[in-house]
Amino acid sequence: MTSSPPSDSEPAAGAAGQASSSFGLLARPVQRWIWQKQWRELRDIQERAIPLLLKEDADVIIAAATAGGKTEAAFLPLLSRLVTHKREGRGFDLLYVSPLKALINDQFRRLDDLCELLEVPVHRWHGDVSAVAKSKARRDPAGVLLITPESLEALFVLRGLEVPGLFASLDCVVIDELHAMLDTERGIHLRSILSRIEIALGRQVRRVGLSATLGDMRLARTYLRPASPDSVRLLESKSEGQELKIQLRGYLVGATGGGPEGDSGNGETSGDQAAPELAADREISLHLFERLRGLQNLVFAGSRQRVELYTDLLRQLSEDAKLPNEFYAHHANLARDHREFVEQRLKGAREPTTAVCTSTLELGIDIGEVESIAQIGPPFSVASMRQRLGRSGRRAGKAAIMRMYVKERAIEAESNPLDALRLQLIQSIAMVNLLVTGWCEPPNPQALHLSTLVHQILSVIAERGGASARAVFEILCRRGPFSAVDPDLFTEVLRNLGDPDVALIEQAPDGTLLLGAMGERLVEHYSFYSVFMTQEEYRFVEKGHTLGTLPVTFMLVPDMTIVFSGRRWRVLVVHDREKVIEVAADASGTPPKFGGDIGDLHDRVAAEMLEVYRSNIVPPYLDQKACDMLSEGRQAFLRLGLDRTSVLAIENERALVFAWRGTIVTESLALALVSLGLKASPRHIAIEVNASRREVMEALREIGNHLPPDAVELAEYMQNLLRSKYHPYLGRQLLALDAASERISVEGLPDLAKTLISADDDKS
DNA sequence: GACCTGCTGCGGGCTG
Repeated sequence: MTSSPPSDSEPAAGAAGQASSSFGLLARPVQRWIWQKQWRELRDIQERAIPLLLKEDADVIIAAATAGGKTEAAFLPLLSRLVTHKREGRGFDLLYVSPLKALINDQFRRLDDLCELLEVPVHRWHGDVSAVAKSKARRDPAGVLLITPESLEALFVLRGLEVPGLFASLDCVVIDELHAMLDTERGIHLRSILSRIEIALGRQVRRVGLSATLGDMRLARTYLRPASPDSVRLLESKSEGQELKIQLRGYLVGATGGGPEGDSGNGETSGDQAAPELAADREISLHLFERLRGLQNLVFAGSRQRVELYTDLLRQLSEDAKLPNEFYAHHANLARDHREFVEQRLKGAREPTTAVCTSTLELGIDIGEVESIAQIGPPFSVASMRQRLGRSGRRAGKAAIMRMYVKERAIEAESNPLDALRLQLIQSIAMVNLLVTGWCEPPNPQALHLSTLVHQILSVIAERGGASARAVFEILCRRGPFSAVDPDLFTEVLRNLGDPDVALIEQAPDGTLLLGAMGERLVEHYSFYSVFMTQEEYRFVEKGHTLGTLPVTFMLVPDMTIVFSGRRWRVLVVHDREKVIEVAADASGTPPKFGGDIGDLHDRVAAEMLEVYRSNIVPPYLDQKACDMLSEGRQAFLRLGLDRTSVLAIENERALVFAWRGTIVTESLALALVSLGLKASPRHIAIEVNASRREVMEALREIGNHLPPDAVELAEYMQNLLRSKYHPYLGRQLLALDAASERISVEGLPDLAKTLISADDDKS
């Protein structure tokens, strides 16, 4: 712990050097920097990464928790290499790609002083960086470039001819948050761009992926280097067997006399139907208020609307108790300055702060460590639950604390069986069971990603000012990430884009593909650089200050009252053309709806739910009400006969089919029933069918006795085939093919149908 | 009945 002043001649005398052979491998100025930082030792992951990155040339994945020292594990050896073996010529030496601008800013601050010491320039490049800084970096490319996938895309489209020169001396690409990119549209986009850089340079460039430790890492290897995943070296930080404290509390909606003291009479009015729900929300808020106050915490509320609702309830409780407010909303529609204010309060840890948030605070942004996590309703996935939990109890000897709050409806005579089954509670327990075993959802790499393919076709044509169909196929499909697209399918996509009504591309007399009139328009607008879909929004403004945004689908009229950014507002004016809403403070309000998609439940979670019903184990972390609900759910399971049958007759000549499978298989089975002429809609792990039990059994027998149905034909029955940004330019057949590849699973359907009817067949 | 992410060039007005 004692330290002598830094010295040019003896950098290795620092404490980190004493027990570490890896430290000795680093370049001397890098050692000096570590010494100046007074690090007492290198982290395990850094010890292991240094020799691997310095002495070998393999691609590497470095997996560790947020704030686990991954960035330094990559950059200390990579920069050491850079200062000792400087490549000849101009160009960026290291490329760091991050999906978040905030992360680029964080990394820039962390690398800045080290790189200054090494005399290596570092450049930030994203949408908030000035054009001056970018053109400076472009004129004299060298050192480290920190950039987003979209800004790289813009470089290809606007300066395609400069790309080979800009990256001529590139030694390595570092990809941050690799786990968040695996099978997403944005992940495929990035893979395509990295592959195009290598094609432009005519050589392979080493890749280093930084990832959270989540489940099976094999797919991460395939993502990082699709052509040779086995050659990718994996470094995982050893988990420390950290203690986990969980509590799960149950709340009944519509229970008579259940609330703390009924309506607390603070002037809020709400619809009659919402009143019982609000009583349960008040009870939950009161518990959060009592347990979380005075510390740093995160409350994951599940949706932006519920973030606003709970922040408002918690702020009221603070006001009623005459205490300063310490509960703040944090979600994607809130203005950046407000979000940064909340992040700073959490990180500073000087004033107690609880952020009521969505998955915005699940990502890599550094907010320090929090005391506890609260989760309202079941989380969307086990992977997400694990990431959230990782925000708490990071220091050695401290437990990670998670409080879960589950609401279920009071059961009445005509209750839907799905309410009686207590699905929310059972799902929460199933997810905790899986979390404890270390499992989490793997990515699904089956999708064709035709929307992103359309985007990249336009991008390659723009980059080269025209290209042959053969060259585009070679770049994107044979050598790029669209390897599941064969020449025939590729030709069909080109034919769709070249349709005169679509006009994205056209063909010159010599066969060269060029941008069509519509293609030109798309590529020229800056909105082209991202591949994911976004909705149009209004700006929410008070006295000239933007508080955030609201989707235009939310109907707004003057005098309406709204809860937003945790406070209450009245709408003054709506400017439809400018997409601006002016508001003033008000005493009442209700949270707005933001819209959104449905989440996908994995097969394994549904299977674990069935196990929870069949078991007698009562988890020790349930409170009394949750225990009662668990027992009610298990009783309903037996009363309905779900241990013996999978198809229930319910009122009005309808039936419920319990498939106990994840969203994709359940939806596929529902579509198979629809294709047989029935009206069927997925309901969580079940399917509701407008037909008698006998008709449903007959349909299942039909499915069970045949080969699997055609996935593309099933996709034709889907409600909405336009799910991605460039889907509107494709015809119905290609859309069905794309949907079939991503959201339909048919192979197991006959066996599943047989299983569902088998118990009943045994009896007859 | 869910969440999140990203973006360029240029012209107009103002300051030093």
